[in-house]
Amino acid sequence: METTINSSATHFIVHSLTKAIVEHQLEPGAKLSEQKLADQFGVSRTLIRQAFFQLSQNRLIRMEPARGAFVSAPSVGEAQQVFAVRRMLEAEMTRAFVKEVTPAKIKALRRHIATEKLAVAQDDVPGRTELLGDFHVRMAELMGNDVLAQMLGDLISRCALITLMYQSTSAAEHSNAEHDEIVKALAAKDELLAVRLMDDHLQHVFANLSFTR
Amino acid sequence: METTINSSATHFIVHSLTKAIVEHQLEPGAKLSEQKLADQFGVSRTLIRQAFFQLSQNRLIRMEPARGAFVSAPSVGEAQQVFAVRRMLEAEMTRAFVKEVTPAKIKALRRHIATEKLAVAQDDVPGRTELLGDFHVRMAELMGNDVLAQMLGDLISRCALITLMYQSTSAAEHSNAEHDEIVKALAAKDELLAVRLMDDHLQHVFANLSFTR
DNA sequence: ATTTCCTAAAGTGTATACACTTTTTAAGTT
DNA sequence: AACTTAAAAAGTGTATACACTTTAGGAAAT
Repeated sequence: METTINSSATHFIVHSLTKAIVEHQLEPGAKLSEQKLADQFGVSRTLIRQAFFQLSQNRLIRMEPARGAFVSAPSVGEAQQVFAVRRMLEAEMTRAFVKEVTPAKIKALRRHIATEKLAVAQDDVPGRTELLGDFHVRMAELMGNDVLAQMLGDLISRCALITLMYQSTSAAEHSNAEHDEIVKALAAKDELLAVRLMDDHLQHVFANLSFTR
Repeated sequence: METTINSSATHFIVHSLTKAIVEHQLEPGAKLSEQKLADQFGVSRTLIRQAFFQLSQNRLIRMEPARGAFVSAPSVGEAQQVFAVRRMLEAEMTRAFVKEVTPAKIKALRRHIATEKLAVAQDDVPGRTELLGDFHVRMAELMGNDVLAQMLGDLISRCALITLMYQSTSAAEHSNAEHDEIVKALAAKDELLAVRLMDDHLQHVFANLSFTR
């Protein structure tokens, strides 16, 4: 994926923190102390701050003036909005994918789904979360649209945070199976079915969240 | 629009630079000197750098290690991708808009279009560029989806840069008229027509670019 | 005149210093 | 014991300092 390399030290920190947040090693709402992280990464606060500014733009953290940075705790409303955008974007992405589907692309997706299945079977929670999200990014990448891939990547990071916050029961197997069905429809070039399955899939993921807290 | 306030000094700089880039006061490819900008804004390089990191994530500038920051000069391929994503996102946005259209929302859009018309008539180039882009963001805002609005805002900033880079003839009036038609279709709750008009509109804007350099 | 190499200037990358704000702690008051 | 208030501690916001890299300029060599 095309990436702007900002002096990779900062990039590395952004990546590490993103992973930590998305994998729930850092709880939503948790305070991120600049000095602590600086010590941990063995750098000065300067670089931590640069990372913070990037993460805050992704909405993975929020910065409160003079108070510090906190891991985002997306509200129910925000969760709805993020999923609404994903549904919009991915419905059309699926439509476009069907129009330029090739055996190689299908093969790549199937390979990915196999990896997912493995992670699900092994109960590798962080691994499967990442892989289940990556399926969608992989589709974008296979279409050769880096802009789409990056955008979707950001959205899916937010979704991962949301999912881990509001998850009631893990529907990982279900998601894996749905991915499989989607790919079948893609392979069959059945646009309407593929789009419907994708939309259903995203709605299922959303419906599986419990907002009752 | 919901916004994360990062110590508004930086925010102000980001905003100013975004405007300058989108309005073509800074040419694509131009080098952005940290010290010069620091002097200009009356702050230290620290804040300029923070702004740079944010802008580089928007892809409005790119940072080359040890060489500095440059105003992005999107390639033809990138331009295509950005427009492809817009078409995906906005097709579905239009579809969703129709489903929850109200007289108030139509009124707001019509008001916006009137403002556009004025800017077009007065040949206010930066103003009309901004307003023509804002029409799309306004739609997102009226749907109450801040996530969508922000995302679209970023995409449209990139589009503004692209448009100004590759613009052959200004089709501002044409765009204004198309916005008008779209709103008519929205008001009539004609989903299919509205979506088609939106898609056509975006294709027209794209087709109007000249990539022959 | 063109190329190569070297040095000086300019510019970026990171750390540190310091002012200012928020938070914490603790003493004093009711 | 609960509530204020005051001072100290911790933390953020910005500027500056310094190391290192790139760029620019010019002298020497071809």
